[in-house]
Amino acid sequence: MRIVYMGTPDFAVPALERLAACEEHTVVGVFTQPDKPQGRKMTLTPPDVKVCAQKLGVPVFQPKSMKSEEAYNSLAELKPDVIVVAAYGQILPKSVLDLPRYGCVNIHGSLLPKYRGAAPIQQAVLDGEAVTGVTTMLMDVGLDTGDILLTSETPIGENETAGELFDRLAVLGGELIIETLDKLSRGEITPVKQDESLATHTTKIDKSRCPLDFTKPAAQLHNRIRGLSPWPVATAQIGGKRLKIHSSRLSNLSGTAGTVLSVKPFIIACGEGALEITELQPEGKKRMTAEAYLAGHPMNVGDIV
RNA sequence: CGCGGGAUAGAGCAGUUCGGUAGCUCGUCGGGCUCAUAACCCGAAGGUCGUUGGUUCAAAUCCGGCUCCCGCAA
Repeated sequence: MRIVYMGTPDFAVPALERLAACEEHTVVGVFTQPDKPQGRKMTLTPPDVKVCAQKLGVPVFQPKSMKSEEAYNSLAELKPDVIVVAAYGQILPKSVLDLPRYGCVNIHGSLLPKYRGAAPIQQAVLDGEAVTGVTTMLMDVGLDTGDILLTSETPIGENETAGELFDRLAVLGGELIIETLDKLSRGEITPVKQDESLATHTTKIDKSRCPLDFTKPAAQLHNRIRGLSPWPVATAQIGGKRLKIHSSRLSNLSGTAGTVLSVKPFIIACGEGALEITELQPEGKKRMTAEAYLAGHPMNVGDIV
């Protein structure tokens, strides 16, 4: 099949690589978001998918909007049999959805209809879900509401971060899209409508959920630390300073919320249970183990953070 | 020139205001104690103080240039 690929961040890279490596398919073009200023210096940075596409020697298109006539025309010229979309970051107009013979197939980082929207992977971790997965679906005009083609499940590890899960789901998505296209072209898939009564939505993660409150249950804080890693990262007030908390582990100790129960390992009592903080980062410093931090910022058992 | 913190032993920090023998906690190595230990005691190794130029009898410390790392904001 002639494939046009639309995607932007690192999540979309493995699937592109898999498709490009596939004998039966040809990636005839890649659409991705325009380069954006990033980082401290606000330097113009190309999206990960663009870098990958250039390495593969595939033509790259970066229209500001797919709704423009110009974008549509360059897309139509590529005569795609199917458009594969993974975390592209733009709403596709109906004209684009209707263009390819097989339609537009989206790779979504959850088991739809659960966790539609912008941040399915982080939200699944934030909610402490035990299982998630990836879904391929035929896109329609709604937000992640299209008919389901295939799904692939995977358990979420007890201490797994959203970032780690991201990487795994990106790979799973790459495998699933190959299988989906193969079966789709042979007519072996019957698209299934989503059960609207089970649908849930996710919104973009913002920094307002970063601060940790030690009066909350440890499990909830642990999920937040995992779900917000590697971005935007949970924060906590410890020893009068704001620290990023990169990783943690549940402890079976307990005590008055906010009390240091142990220094090695570093365990803080929460509203319910207690949390072992394993990696953190002071402002202006690199991330480090809690042990390293405490070597230079001594605390004692019984201290209130 | 968006705002700010930082670079000192393998790690994390102090020392810089007010120039004068390189310190702390931990780790590592050796020894001791112990039924035993990630516990405790004794000892040792390990640093051209990011780089470069200047001031000075003398610079981690004062002055100038440069490199790299990071937080905020976007």
